[in-house]
Amino acid sequence: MEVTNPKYEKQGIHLIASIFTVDKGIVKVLLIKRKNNPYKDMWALTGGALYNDEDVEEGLKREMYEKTGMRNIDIKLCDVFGKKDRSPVMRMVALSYIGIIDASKVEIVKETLKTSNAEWFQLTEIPNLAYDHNEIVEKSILYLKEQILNTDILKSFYPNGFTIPELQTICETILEKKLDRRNFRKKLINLNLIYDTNEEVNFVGKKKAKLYKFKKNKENKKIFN
Amino acid sequence: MEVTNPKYEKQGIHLIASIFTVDKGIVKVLLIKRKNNPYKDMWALTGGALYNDEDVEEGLKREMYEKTGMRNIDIKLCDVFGKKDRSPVMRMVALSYIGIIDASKVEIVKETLKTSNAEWFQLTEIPNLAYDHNEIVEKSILYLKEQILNTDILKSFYPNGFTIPELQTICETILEKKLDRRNFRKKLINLNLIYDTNEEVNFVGKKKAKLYKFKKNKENKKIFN
DNA sequence: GCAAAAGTGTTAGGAGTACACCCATGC
DNA sequence: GCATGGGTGTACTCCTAACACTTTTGC
Repeated sequence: MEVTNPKYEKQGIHLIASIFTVDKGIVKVLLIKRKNNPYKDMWALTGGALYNDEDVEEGLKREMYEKTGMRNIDIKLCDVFGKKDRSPVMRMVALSYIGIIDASKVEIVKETLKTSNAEWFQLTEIPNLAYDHNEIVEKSILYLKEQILNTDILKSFYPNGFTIPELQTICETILEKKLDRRNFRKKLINLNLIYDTNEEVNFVGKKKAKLYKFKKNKENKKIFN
Repeated sequence: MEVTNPKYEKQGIHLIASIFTVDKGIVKVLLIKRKNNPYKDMWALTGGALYNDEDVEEGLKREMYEKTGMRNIDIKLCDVFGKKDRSPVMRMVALSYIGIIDASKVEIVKETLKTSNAEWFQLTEIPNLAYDHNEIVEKSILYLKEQILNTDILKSFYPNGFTIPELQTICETILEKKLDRRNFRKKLINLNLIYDTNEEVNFVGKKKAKLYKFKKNKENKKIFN
């Protein structure tokens, strides 16, 4: 069966991810510099076009691996950007995702076939981006704030465990407000979301802190309102 | 600028909506019968392919109007279905949306250029559907339950106002559980989401009930946990 | 008058919030 | 020894959940 109706021809799908990190108390987003037209030499969000021969999920994994070197980032659908002229080349609909990773544990790939650079940008210093990526990243930041206290986003930040003060700092940075230490800890434990590994680690503080991990197969619960 | 890379060729976007209603205490979903191949004469969710010359938002409005005759349904992005072989014709990625309308106030268009019938189906009596629509509708039902107590979905159900017992019945039907009348009313009023129109109407009950409307421009608040 | 549904207020329990002190470590 | 940050318990407040009676109307 052939498609002959030109109404449906030449459409494509962009898979766009706003990958965030928290670095020394500052939220940053990963941007790459484009090597090719359109928008040659401009900064853009990570991502690219979906191939014909891969599932959307596969395409996301491929793009994430190519751009960050990480294989198991939990990313979450955020929105769809569907203005008909959002790409100058051909009709492209963008699926926008968000994720959060620990930048210090990842070697960001600086140059690829299609990118000449990759950097973490503070949210206040995001330059003019390719396509409608400024709009996409703005929405993603709002969505991140909405969703950060849902543990399924936080989980991929700490594959090897975390200390509670460390986790709290991430949340406070993203939400731009202080949380109560005692209540934060209590809530995580009461919700039965984490477990004590009986290890202790030195984080930034002066005193050793307990290492926790997220429990597996727990449904997505909101930590705070 | 021409696209020559065959990796990106011949992709399309399906806009699929699971439109729900509540009819005499029963949740139903709108299905249409396909007139054309593929899946000729099979039932399917409403929706269709995005045109090249329209925004996604425009395409959704067009499809909703063609299938229901309604112009201002609030629909909400639910998920993306991106398996590479989900359509036998060409590579199509489906954007799945949910919405809820009052079926008694709408004349469903039974036959169109592409559909030979349209009916409301109980959720327990959904037949084998075209494409992966069974999977899509299953996810949509879960999402509807999750989201129904967020007022922005409920709003479009009652463009002309509602009585509180009437609204409660809808919620109870969808959630498949009883809610307390006094607490339901209290919460809606305390959250400042609705206002008393000082009109009274006869709903199903024996006694007249007050007519309320949702306030405009109120942020999306969750009614209950 | 009686059955069915709408409207209203109070109370008890639990979750959320606010708050102060002790302990371990690095300098 | 002192400054910095980690760990813990308690009291108060507010939201939630549970619950009973009166009023209106159709039959």
